[in-house]
Amino acid sequence: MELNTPNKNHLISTSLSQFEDSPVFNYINNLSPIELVKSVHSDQTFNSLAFSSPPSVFASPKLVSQRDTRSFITRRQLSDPLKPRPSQIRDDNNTSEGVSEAVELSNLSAEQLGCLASSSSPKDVTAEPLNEHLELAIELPEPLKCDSTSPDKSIVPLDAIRRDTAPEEVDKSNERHCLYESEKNLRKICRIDQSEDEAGGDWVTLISNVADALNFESSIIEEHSEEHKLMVDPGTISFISNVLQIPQDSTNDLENGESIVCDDYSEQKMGEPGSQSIVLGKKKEADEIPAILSGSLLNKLVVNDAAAEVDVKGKKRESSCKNRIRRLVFEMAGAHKKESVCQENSTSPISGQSDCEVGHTAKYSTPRISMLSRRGIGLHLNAFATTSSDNKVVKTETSSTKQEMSLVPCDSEDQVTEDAPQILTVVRDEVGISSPKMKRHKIEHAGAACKRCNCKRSKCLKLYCECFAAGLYCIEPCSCQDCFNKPAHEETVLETRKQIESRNPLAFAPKVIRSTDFVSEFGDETNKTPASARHKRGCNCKKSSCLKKYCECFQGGVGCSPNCRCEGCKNTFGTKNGLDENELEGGESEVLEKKASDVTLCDRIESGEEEGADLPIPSETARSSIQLPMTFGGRLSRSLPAFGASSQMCPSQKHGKDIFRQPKFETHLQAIPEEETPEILTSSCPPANGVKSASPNGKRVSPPHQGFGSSAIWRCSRKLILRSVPPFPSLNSPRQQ
DNA sequence: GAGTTTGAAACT
DNA sequence: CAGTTTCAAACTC
Repeated sequence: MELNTPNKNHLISTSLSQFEDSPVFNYINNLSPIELVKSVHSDQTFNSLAFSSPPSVFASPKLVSQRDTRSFITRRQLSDPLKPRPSQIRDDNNTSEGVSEAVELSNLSAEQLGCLASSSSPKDVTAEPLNEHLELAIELPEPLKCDSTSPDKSIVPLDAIRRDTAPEEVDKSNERHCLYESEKNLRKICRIDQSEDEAGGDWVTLISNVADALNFESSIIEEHSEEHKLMVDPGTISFISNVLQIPQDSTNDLENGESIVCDDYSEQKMGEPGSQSIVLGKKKEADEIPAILSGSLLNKLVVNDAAAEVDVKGKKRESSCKNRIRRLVFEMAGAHKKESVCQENSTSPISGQSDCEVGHTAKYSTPRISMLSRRGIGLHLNAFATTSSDNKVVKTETSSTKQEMSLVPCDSEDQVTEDAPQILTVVRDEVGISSPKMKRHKIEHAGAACKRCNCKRSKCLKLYCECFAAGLYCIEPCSCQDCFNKPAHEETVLETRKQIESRNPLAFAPKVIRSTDFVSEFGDETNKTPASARHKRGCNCKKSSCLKKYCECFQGGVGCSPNCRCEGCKNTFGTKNGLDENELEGGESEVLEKKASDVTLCDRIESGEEEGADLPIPSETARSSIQLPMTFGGRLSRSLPAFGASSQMCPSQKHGKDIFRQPKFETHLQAIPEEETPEILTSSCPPANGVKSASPNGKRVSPPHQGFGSSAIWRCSRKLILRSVPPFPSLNSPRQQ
């Protein structure tokens, strides 16, 4: 909002230059050839952007910034196709169909985002995105190899698909692509970690520099909403969010990841300059730079990773990879099982390790990621759920596995946050933090984010188990006993999960819903409820005054809401009565400190400093803070200065209950009842209301809801946030199930 | 690291 | 739905 494009550009340019200079950058360059291509793309994109100017219609300052962000993404998208291979498909499409294409692309959101349901007659445009993805997959087959014993499979099919582009095959290709994407994302994460280790401070610096660029992300989503293109971005975002949620150390990495992801998506999506021109506004340049950087970095990182994996093919690595994957998978596993999206590839999930580890992983992981993304970014992502590169894939799966998706709550970031960190942690372990020391250090930082349980009697099959509750398999770091929450007991896990879900459909849904982003984003300056996030169910604290982690609201970094039955609520993020922290009686130095740390983090993030890792934030607190930034982070940061600045996570709380009842975005959060049926969410979210409902301004008024009605609300919120979130359902619906 | 506190989850 | 028990995280020492 406040950020000016010029500034951004300046920052970006600066960061860029720094990037290039940095050792890390050099290293990355050396690693991957891809980068060059990307840069080229970016250049192209840049050009395309140059002529495009945002329509006056969208003129609100906020929108502009957002658009700019989006432009960033868009740019990337365009470039992507070129990078990997300007080859055949590319040639066809790339040529300049310009605006018309862009328009089509927007319509094609489904394709772009996820795995397009196979359309009877894929247009050239449609084919392009897929092809592009395929190309990517082809280019980086190694990663897949690493995990899967039979990497060829995945790869080959893609090629075939590409060539043939038969509608039927397209689906498969999409699936594969999805898998690839998911894996790619994972790898990215890994690489980020590695690079971080290698680069050390340099990397961090780079990241910090790029932080600003990342901030644009938030805006991206909204913008995209207008054009269905959002889907990709959301995915990216979701992915990013996951990454971002990583512990302090990785905060930087995360950010990079975000930017990177966005870039990828953008490239994929936007395929055409023309489209960009339309969408993008002023910031083209600024966006572009970051995009390039991120893109290049990412690519390189990916390459490295891939190489590493390939090299390591050794069992050890493989196993580690598997574990990592599994973790990701678990959440979706159930759903997948129900409906195997990628049946071809999958052998039994469990057995799959050997066979198509990658495939499995990808399958599950992808869905999981998508889910996460949804949750995480919350509302934003819900509809999209894609990984950076998985946009398409995710989509496809989503659509195909509606039920599954439905099961998963789309709301909160909790999961995202939590999950992402986990993933990261796992990845780190596997990626190879060489020195135990480093490893330990990393883990510690990530610790908060990572889920590790210590269950002794629940066998990790109850919600008591954090891992299980998060839809994750327990892994090494866990100290659980008699753990059944492992791939080996998948059946049991799924069954148990089913039971729990039958009892409470939202049992595995994120507990905290964050809507702040939207509000701020939508730009109501008047509306200053930065942290509109709320705990779905509310807490029931009696002795902790909601000032300790015992309180789920506090733990989630959100204020208490009217839904809370807490006594003596002093939640620093906001009391259920809407009292401001300032109003709170002093005394909670501890809390205040924590809060302060959060604020600091937020501020930093906003300012682009972001070094969450360095911040002395309690693990959990850190997580929250990080999450928030992430959630809001890219997106909100700017729009939500209040968050950090105010030092109040949830200004909304100040408003008190009224806020919730108000038909504003914030309201959604609270309104969303736990009970929302996931299915409803899934189905409802998507289409119709979603984008449409959103007002041009992006502001949406949602009637006060309670209970599932909230689902509707939820949608509203999402829609509002996403603005133009493409109706996934419609796209997917045909095929799926 | 052991013990206590706390509140969610599970059970009745 | 309310009350109780179980559980594991959070916290304290």
